[in-house]
Amino acid sequence: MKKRITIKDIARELNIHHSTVSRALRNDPRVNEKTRDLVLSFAQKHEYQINMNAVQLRGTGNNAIALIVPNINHSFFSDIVSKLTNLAYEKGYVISVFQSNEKYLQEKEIINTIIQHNFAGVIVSIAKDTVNSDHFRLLQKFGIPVVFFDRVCEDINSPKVLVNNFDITFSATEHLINKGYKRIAHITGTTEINVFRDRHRGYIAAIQKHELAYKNPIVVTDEFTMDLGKKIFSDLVDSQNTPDSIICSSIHLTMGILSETRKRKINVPNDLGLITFGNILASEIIQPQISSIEQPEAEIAELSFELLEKLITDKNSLNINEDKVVKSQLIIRESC
Amino acid sequence: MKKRITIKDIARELNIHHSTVSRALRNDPRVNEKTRDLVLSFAQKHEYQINMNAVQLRGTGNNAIALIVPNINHSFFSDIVSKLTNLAYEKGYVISVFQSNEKYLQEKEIINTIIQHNFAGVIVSIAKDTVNSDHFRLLQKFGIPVVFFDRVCEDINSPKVLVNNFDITFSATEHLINKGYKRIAHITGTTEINVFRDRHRGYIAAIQKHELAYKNPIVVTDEFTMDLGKKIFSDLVDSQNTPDSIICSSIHLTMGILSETRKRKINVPNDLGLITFGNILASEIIQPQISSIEQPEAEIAELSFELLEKLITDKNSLNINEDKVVKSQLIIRESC
DNA sequence: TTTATTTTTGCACACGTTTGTATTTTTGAA
DNA sequence: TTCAAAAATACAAACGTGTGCAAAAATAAA
Repeated sequence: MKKRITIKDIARELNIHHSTVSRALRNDPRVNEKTRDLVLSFAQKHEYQINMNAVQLRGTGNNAIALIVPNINHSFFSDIVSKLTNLAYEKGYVISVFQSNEKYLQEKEIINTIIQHNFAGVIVSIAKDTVNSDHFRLLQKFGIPVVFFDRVCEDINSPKVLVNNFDITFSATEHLINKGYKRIAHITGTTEINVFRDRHRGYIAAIQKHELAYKNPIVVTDEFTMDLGKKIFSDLVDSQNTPDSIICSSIHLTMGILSETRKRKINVPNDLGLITFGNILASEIIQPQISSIEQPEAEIAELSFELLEKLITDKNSLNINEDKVVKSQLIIRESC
Repeated sequence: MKKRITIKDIARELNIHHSTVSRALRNDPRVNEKTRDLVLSFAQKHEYQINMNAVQLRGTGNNAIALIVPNINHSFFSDIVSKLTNLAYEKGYVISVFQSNEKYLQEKEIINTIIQHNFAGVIVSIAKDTVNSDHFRLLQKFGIPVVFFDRVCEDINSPKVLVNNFDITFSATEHLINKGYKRIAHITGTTEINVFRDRHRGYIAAIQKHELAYKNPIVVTDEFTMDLGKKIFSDLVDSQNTPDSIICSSIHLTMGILSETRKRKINVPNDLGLITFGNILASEIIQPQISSIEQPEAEIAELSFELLEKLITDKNSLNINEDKVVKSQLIIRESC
């Protein structure tokens, strides 16, 4: 391993001052063309690479963005991580990805790490566990801008990119009602989180508008797994409160439900109507094809990045507070 | 936004030297208990956060790991990214994720960024595009250890975590043969990459062992999308060389194939046997259930991280060169 | 007390850049 | 030539930490 070459090394070899080398490398017009060429060719020949730690310590040019998501291996988030990584990279930023694993405590630790590493900004979708937003306020105290997407903290003055969960759930519920379903269940996450609360409200609003007598069961779960989907559905079927249709907040849960309908010979859509949130990779292949509410991942990623970049460059635009709402799409297939 | 507090600020307030503060914060035994407590409580009260840029510039304690994958939104990789992120975080490392988008050029740029940011180590699965490994050698020149997983550079002296692609494809092919399939096609990626080459060889080896007369079509594609899967399969069916079974290297391609079998009323497994690489989330639900070769993502992540950590801490163990081979699993379901 | 020993703290420099200012060199006009 | 203006370069300080070494303070031994 060879020692890393620095601008001082270059300066010494070329018998000039290192400040001149620094300027030459950044194409500062104040340095003579001949010396600049000299420096550049020398640098290239010796594989000079700037030390960003020094640059960032100096305070100039911080190009690191932190991205916090509850789970990376979840198609909604992995899509967004992927898109954001590309967007940021194109603009010269480096993205570090953190995973809260849905835990508030981990989220807090991550925030500390982010402050310590002097990230230029943060894009985050919060953990299900998170009710307190002091840690994000701490971030702001340190001058690090935050953009929230999808799952957001509501009691904080920071830009947010939201999905039209109320409206779309209202529409989805109404669609089921119009199709003749009368006993509509809703399986979703904790109402502490805006996403699930909004869906919940949209669902309730539609139910109330159509004055359905059925006492609709709402199942709140804090884990989204296939196995749990099976269990929840079994319990529903075995109860005296069996629904004739379900709006489900998670693909994984929906998979469990489907698997269970197969086992119990329950016909979808005749015995059970089904609408799920999320984009199923296999949606074309699963039969019946599942109606779903597709999330606009690309748009979310673009908007979030755009907002954050604005905050990073114009620190004074930090008072952006109008929430951006992007539209998800209800795609009716064969399951209802 | 308040100014960030530094050890010098603390020192000034407490009328001691900043070096003492530095030691106190890191529990150096050389500092008096009373002063340490004083420093610690002051630091906590004023929300002191260490500046890692300074630490890293100083040369001590670099805790940043870079992870390069071709695509994050690909369940195989997103699983590994997720697992690695957690593993690394537990051990006090920060993970930055980069996406080569299967492009050699982007991979090269990423390497430069990694050098410039002084990452402690790199874990990488290379782009389909990548044939040259000079950029990884450059990394090594700068003393940054690299661990390859799955898709690796073979002409470089660095630890690699591989999957038993030859064996498993051999088994899969033989399984199809034993089931009576005689016209087995293989759809896979470029043989420039070890993963696909090994699968290719395993497939050929099984074919040759059983002396199948059929001139088996091998389709090499450089993109793995559902649409392409449809097209490739259509072309195969419409050719005079129609296979009676397929081993496919990508879930997405397999989805396309399945979709096309539905449209053409081709019965799986009777008219077409099918085995795919990768873990299908919906495998329980899709009918027929698809036989698949499941990838040991967790094991890959753990092994890769373990190797890298060893390299980071014991720079002299850099001559580890024995490749680790982990086993994927052939799960026979209903599609063959 | 005095001296030796141990514990604790301070000093100064280093890490690799950037940048305002001062200094030198070059250029052009008188 | 001489002098002013412009161009090019050098100087020095700063960013926040960590560390070897010296100095000081506290403790123990004589």
